[in-house]
Amino acid sequence: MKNTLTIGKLASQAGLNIETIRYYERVELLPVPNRNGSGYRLYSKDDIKRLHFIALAKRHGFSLREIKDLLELRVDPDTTCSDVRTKAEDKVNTINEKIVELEKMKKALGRLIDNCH
Amino acid sequence: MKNTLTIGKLASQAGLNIETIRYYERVELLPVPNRNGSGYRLYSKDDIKRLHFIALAKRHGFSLREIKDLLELRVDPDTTCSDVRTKAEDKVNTINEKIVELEKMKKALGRLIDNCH
DNA sequence: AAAAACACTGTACCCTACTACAGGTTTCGT
DNA sequence: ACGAAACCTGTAGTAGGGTACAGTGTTTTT
Repeated sequence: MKNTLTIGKLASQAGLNIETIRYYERVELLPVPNRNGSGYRLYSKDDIKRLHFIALAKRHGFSLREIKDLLELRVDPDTTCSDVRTKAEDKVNTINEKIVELEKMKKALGRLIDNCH
Repeated sequence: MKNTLTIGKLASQAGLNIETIRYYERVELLPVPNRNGSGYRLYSKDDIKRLHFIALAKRHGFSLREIKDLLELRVDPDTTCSDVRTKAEDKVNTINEKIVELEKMKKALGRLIDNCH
């Protein structure tokens, strides 16, 4: 839990622009970070993981809004356990649908390859 | 191959805005359509399929630019058969990576569900 | 102790992917 | 035959997701 990373370190470890991180904070994808005595943001390893997750979800066409929802499954103290379960299962279904669709695309591309005698 | 659909019909069959279809034409995602005597665009069933494919790929985070590349695999007369094969196999690999990543997300969500005793 | 590197806030700009007119023509329904 | 509905071109505006300064303060390096 020790917050040791400055924004520049976090940015380079996550492969992102510094401005992007501040932007994610503005749109509440990242929690407001602690600050040191002179106002510098301080981040932890957890934030790196969070940014990796965001990148992962983005690559699959989730919008930042949806990613926010996914992330809030983990932390929102107002949701009961069964709420979490329901929502998570819902997301798993979405993901399963995506997988089915990707298999379809694969098949379409496969046909393309085969038609090339 | 008979082109019988007006833009409005095509739009409603593909679940898109008319303007979007004209936009796709401008950015060359759709081939320039035939016109009837008074300048109306005329489309075929193939165009519906094409639009469905575009929607599919979009849902998986492909940009219009990438989708254009995918579609050009099918038609570009300058590419040899082995070019097509290479490119298509490349795309299949991309898709396989996506599937692996989605499985990871599923696992992450699964852990979430399990942790909720 | 001074330069270079890094951080801060705030505002403005950029690209992608649409979406919405305005002003005019063609076709369809009754 | 005539009004509504669908089409045309061209231009402008919007939302989402960043990215780039400008002007200023704080560490780090030499």
